[in-house]
Amino acid sequence: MRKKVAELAGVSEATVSRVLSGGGAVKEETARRVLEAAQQLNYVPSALAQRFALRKSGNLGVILPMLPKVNLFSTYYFSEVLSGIGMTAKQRGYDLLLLFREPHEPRDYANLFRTQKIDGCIIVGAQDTPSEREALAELKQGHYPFCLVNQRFEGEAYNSVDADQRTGSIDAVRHLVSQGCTRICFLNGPSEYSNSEDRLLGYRQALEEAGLSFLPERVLLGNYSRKSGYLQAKAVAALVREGRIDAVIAANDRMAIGLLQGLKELGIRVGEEIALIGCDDSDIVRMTDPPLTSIRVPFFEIGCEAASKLLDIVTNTEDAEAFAVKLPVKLIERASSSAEDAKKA
Amino acid sequence: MRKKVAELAGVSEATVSRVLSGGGAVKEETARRVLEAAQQLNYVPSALAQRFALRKSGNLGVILPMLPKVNLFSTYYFSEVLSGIGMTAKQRGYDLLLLFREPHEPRDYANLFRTQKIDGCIIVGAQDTPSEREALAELKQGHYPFCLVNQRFEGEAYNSVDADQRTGSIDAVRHLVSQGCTRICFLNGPSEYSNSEDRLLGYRQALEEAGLSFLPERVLLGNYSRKSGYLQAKAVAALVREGRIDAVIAANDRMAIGLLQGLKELGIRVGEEIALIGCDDSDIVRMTDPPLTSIRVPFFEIGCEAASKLLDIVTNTEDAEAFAVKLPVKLIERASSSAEDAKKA
DNA sequence: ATGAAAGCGCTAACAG
DNA sequence: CTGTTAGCGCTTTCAT
Repeated sequence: MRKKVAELAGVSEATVSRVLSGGGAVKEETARRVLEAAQQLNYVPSALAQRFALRKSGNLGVILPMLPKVNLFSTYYFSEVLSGIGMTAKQRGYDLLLLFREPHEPRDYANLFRTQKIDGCIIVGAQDTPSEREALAELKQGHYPFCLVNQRFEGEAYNSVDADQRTGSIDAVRHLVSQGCTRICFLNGPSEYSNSEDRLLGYRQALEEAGLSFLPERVLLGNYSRKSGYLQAKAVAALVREGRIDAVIAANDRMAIGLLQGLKELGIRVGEEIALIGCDDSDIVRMTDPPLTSIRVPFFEIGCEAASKLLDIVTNTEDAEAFAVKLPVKLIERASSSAEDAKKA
Repeated sequence: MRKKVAELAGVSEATVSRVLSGGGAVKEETARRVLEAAQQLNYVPSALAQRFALRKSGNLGVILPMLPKVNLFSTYYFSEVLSGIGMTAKQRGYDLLLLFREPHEPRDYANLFRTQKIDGCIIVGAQDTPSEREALAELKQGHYPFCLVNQRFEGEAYNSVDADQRTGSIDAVRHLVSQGCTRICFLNGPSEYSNSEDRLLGYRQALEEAGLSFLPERVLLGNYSRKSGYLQAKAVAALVREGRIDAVIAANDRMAIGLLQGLKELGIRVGEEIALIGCDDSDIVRMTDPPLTSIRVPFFEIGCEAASKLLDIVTNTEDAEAFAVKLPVKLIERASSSAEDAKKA
């Protein structure tokens, strides 16, 4: 095939290669003839062979947890991040290799590089567990380029792109305080996710700044699922009735929505008796009643940034800069956080 | 590397290859030595080189529309389908190559095969447009294995996996009729999607079976977005007030939810003055007020089935059976379709 | 059962 | 500028 193109154009196969992969210098006239011949014979070089010869897969790996039916992560989150990664990878000529990780499967990320399936990888939904740390350490040691998304590992300077969750919590608290709330509750997610800790940190800091005291009884725990939020409704309702809290910040929208439903069933009016703020500003917050105030996180941009920075490293070969990007978040006010009655109380 | 393994095991490189890729017959003792040597040297064969030698990419391509901010498709839909495909591909030793298609980019699917990036591909979110038909015809003509998901092309016998949307509509109508509804409205999506037509067909058929007449004024059109459902609220409200309809079936959940919100704003009580049924049973229908009756579509299973059947063809080389699978759907009853008042009226 | 050697389709020196 | 040639790391006849 390639040979026939060479013949038709009256050149050697090497020249065909040079023309079609933009490499070496070729006379314009020659290039034109080759291009024509290729067109005529409907020939395109095999990416597989090219990549083999170059010893580069041309693939950007994206590792994500297999989303089971009841997933802790929202489909919104993954769709946005993935779209951002995909768009960027495409622009830079990389293909996306999707790697689903079953929950309890060994995390042998390094093998993806050894087998030359990928040239770099982005890890989404990583957790701070021993096995994860081990897998990442192996990547680091092998000098395999990788990047974490929305996860930080204390004590390790891994490449990462994250949202400024801490400031998000601070904004949320300030907003509530400006609404007159003084007894703010925080419904957090599991500590395996650094975001959980970041959000809590922001919450505490903002309380302090506002001269409010931090009370352990005002910190609740869920697992980021809607159900876990729903299950906390009883506890929250009790606190509300006893006048011990006048607002809740949930660490993600799913829990906030579960909580909202639970409170509704218990006769507590969100947005009146109590203010509620979610986090992520996912597509569902506009569909609840009342609409949910939430912290918008630029997931799409996070994906773009992660892919972009990582591919810089993958391609630059040399001056590979490590990075730890933090993108700003933004509080989107809606009806759930007005808490008019609470203010008056 | 491979050479060192061969040395360490005291065999030739060919034997190393035979052992590590399970090919030819090797004495057990020899195999053990090779495996040990490989382990010791931390050697794994390069998938890139293997695939090149075998002239197979080992990749299953998944083509999906780039999800823009305001997407017609729900993230739920893609997540489920993709997870199903991913799980199945993984089980069968294939990697997933994700291919985002920008809306107005030329659809050169065949090139993915020519460049040997993929061995087969699944097309998600295809539309019945001339350019799409052209791209698919080229695939067909090149004997490139592919499979459509949730889309049918009239007059072409392409491999496909779909839900039985028609029966879904029939079930929905029957359910409404059993609730006492007799003036059922249908909010459909664009005709580029064969599912739209299928659902409408079922609607008409069920009306006929129930002895109800089909009225054009009872067929509304949206574009599957929440907004398009929202925008139809005024028209629907008017019909309700004039007593000309007592139920609405929306062709997907997003439109149903938009409609629900719009009706709520107009003071129409869904589940009382009018019954409402959505389609897809996506994760959001449990979060609305009232919860939405919806037609559950097994998206995950659709993904599994598509990947499984397609890979059968990709691997079998010979007795490649064409297929057109239709998976059953199931009506999930919730509060939005009780329409008690309408029944009495 | 194993080794030797050819070749997959392309890139990349190296000559000319 | 262009042709020649030697690999890239693996699979696979073909011998032995």
